[in-house]
Amino acid sequence: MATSISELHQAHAHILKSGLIHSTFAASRLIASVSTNSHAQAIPYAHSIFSRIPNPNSYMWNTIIRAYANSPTPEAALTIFHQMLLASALPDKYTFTFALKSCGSFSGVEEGRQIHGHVLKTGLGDDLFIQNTLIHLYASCGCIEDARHLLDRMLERDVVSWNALLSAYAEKGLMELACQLFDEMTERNVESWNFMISGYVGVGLLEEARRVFAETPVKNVVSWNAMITGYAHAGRFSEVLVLFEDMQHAGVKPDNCTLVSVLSACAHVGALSQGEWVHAYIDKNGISIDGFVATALVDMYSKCGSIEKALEVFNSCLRKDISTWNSIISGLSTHGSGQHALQIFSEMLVEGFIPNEVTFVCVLSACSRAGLLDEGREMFNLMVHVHGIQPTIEHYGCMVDLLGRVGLLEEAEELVQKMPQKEASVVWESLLGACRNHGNVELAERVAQKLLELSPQESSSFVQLSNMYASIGRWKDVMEVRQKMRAQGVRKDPGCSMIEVDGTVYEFLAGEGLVSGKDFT
DNA sequence: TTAGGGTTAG
Repeated sequence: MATSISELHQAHAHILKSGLIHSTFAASRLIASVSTNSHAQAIPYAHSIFSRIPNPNSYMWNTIIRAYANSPTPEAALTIFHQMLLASALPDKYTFTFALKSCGSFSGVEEGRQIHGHVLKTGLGDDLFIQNTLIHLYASCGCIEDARHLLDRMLERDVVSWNALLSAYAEKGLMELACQLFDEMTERNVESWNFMISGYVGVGLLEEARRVFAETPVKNVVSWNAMITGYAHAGRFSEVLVLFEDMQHAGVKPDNCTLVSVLSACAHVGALSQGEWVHAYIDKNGISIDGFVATALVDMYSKCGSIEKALEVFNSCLRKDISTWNSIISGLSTHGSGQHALQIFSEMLVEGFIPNEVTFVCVLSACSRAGLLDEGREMFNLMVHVHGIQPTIEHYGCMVDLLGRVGLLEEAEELVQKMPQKEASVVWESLLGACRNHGNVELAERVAQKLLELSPQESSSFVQLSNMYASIGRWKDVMEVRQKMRAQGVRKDPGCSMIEVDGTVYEFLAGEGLVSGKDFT
């Protein structure tokens, strides 16, 4: 449903004014339509309406429990479920289904077992929907015997019963079990095939996934998406674009999920005209630009060099989410507009969006690239002390970069020492680069020593150190480092890059010239 | 009602 939250506010106001809030039907409809709205505030809003209704009926209880079961905080569904029992309202088969679904979502087997007991006492133990949900709950929590036992003892099974188990296997990457079950299944539908595809994709067996995909008798958009996102996650972007073409030839209409993956692939290979084609497709087919699509479009335009178009998409989008903001901040940052990135960040706070870890990676990286020292420190403090976000390696990395860039090398070194050292090598490396830029040989040697302890097989620290010696003419040290590298069997992989020219994507290996060119027009 | 495919980060 595309209804905006403000339209729902209006509907609510109308219902209050006209006294309709006392009508069970109107109130139910309102709660139901609010709780299926995708806006982040929709569920708390539906909940607040719900809590003002004196004697909610089961339908209302169920609606609110379902809303929480499908939300990012599924535990809340159980709180409501318990309130329902305390209020002496009678749970029905729907209530149990939603409550059990929520247990599955947060891996609450113990809670699930209690509800299962309750189901049996209520005499609903043979309900198909409840049993299917129980199978999925047990299987996804790793209680495979319980799940299998339920499935085997069901009086009437349907394809969802099999899929409930199959999907849990696939989700957990238990592909041998999934295969056995798939062969054993007495009925399959397109979803069964899709679970097999996404299961193989999830464990990185793309060729297996491709084989199942080829055998899938009737493919739907999810089948294609599973395969396309598989290639996208594996970084095989040119194959994403080829598959997208095949999909259109097969007459399957892409949806938001498809387009997001395809745009992401365009962004990675710099395929601007392909990306523009997707954008035009979205407009022409009236596909709604939700937060995901907007994020992917903004990212595609900024990675393909068109920050103006990225800003245009961003500004005209009405359904931004936190990722959309992150993506424009990151885009502005890579385009060297650090101040603009920070300005957008403040606007984001004013509009009431809560920044996450990624936001601060983008923001800190913008400060670092632009050399905004005071702002960077301020943002780091804001993140830790106001937003309570524990800094990760990426955040430390940006700060070390920033401090290193402006020449505060000792302060940067102190910061790296505060990090969990297991993860610190990338950051030490960045500090090593800063030492090189500022010609601080003494610190560089200390850092390189640290790096060789942490990851002796990593070529980049050797390379950086040798480059550094080379830049100040210490050729004997250069030779020594190179010899040590050879002695330890460390080799440097060549870099690779891709570029689109007139609709053809070319791939280059460093030092090797053109490897391949593919035509996408 | 139950099983499912998506973006942003040196």
